[in-house]
Amino acid sequence: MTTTDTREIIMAAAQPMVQARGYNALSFRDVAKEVGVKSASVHYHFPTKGDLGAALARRYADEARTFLAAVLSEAADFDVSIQAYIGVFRAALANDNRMCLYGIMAAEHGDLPAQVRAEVDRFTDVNVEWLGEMLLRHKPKAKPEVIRQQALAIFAAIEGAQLVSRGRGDISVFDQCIHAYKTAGLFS
Amino acid sequence: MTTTDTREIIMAAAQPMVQARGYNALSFRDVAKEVGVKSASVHYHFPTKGDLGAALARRYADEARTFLAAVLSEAADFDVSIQAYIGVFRAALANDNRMCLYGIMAAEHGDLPAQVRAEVDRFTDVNVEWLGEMLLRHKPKAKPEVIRQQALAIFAAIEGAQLVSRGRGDISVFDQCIHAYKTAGLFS
DNA sequence: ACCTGAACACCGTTCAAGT
DNA sequence: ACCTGAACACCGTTCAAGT
Repeated sequence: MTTTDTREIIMAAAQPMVQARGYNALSFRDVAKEVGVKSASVHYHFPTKGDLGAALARRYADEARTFLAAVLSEAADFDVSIQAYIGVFRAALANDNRMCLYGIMAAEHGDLPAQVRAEVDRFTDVNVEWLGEMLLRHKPKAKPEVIRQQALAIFAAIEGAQLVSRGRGDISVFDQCIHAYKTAGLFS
Repeated sequence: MTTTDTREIIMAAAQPMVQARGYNALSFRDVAKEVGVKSASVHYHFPTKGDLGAALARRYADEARTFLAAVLSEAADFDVSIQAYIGVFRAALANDNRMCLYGIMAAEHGDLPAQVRAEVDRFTDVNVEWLGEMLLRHKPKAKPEVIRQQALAIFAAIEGAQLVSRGRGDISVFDQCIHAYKTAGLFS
């Protein structure tokens, strides 16, 4: 039995909208139209827009954690794992020039309800911790602060590549940035 | 005689609002309130929101070009120039966690009028060209494509550092990323 | 338990009317 | 030339009313 209650259908409709146009541009009436209910009905499941935004961000971070844990447990080598990681961000762009849900929400940070901000922070944590774990396996003798800083920098650099690539509407910009990061030695 | 016509006062009021909350969250009524006119009057100077957004982005790119040309003409060495460049992005964060006008607009790309998008692209060009020129002076024997790719990567990495730092509301995140970029050798 | 229509104060935009 | 009030269709949100 598949779980396809209205709540999930709403989230499934709303997430690509946010990744395409941002949290601010998300409209309860547009979501309702796609789901086939009235906007007041969306408010029954998600009382405020902040509730919907936070639910989307939370699920997004949870899914990222699950996916990354799987990559880690496969114990593939460092380069393969990093490549899988980068592939997730690339996939968003390949899907109609969409952006990582986190990236677009971080940009809108100043206009986000507090509950959404909290989930956005959680996504950063998930990513930086995973990258840190990967780096630690790669060079076990490195100092924890250095590892953490490099993990943060890798995350930021990839987000930036996605941002600029999206701004230009050209995915090859993303690829060029990643290649230059590698050449510079950011991933090693 | 200072030029302080209504058009410029409107832009001066609107720009920090966009850098704080994004283009989508910008409200003609809020701008009007701060300027001391009615929103219909803002429409007299900027017929549509796209006109105002494009004017802001255009001026922003022009000012960046002027500033960067000045840095270049001072013929300071590479490290000093890059440091000045990074300082501009840091200053936006230091100013109430605001974001580079370009960065926030690139994130909102999917919801931007075409005229605004065009100016956003221009900003990328200005930055990548300047960085390319700097890199070429730094290592004159490098191939043009490699230079251009590294310039693009530096721009993207700095935008990403700003994005993540803003998302966390902690400017030290920006500093840590920049430090890690330097350590990795992205700027050399 | 879930949905709806109607209302509220907001938004960008238009336009006839004022000075 | 510049500004305004009033109207339009949008928005998130609330709530009494339906099933």
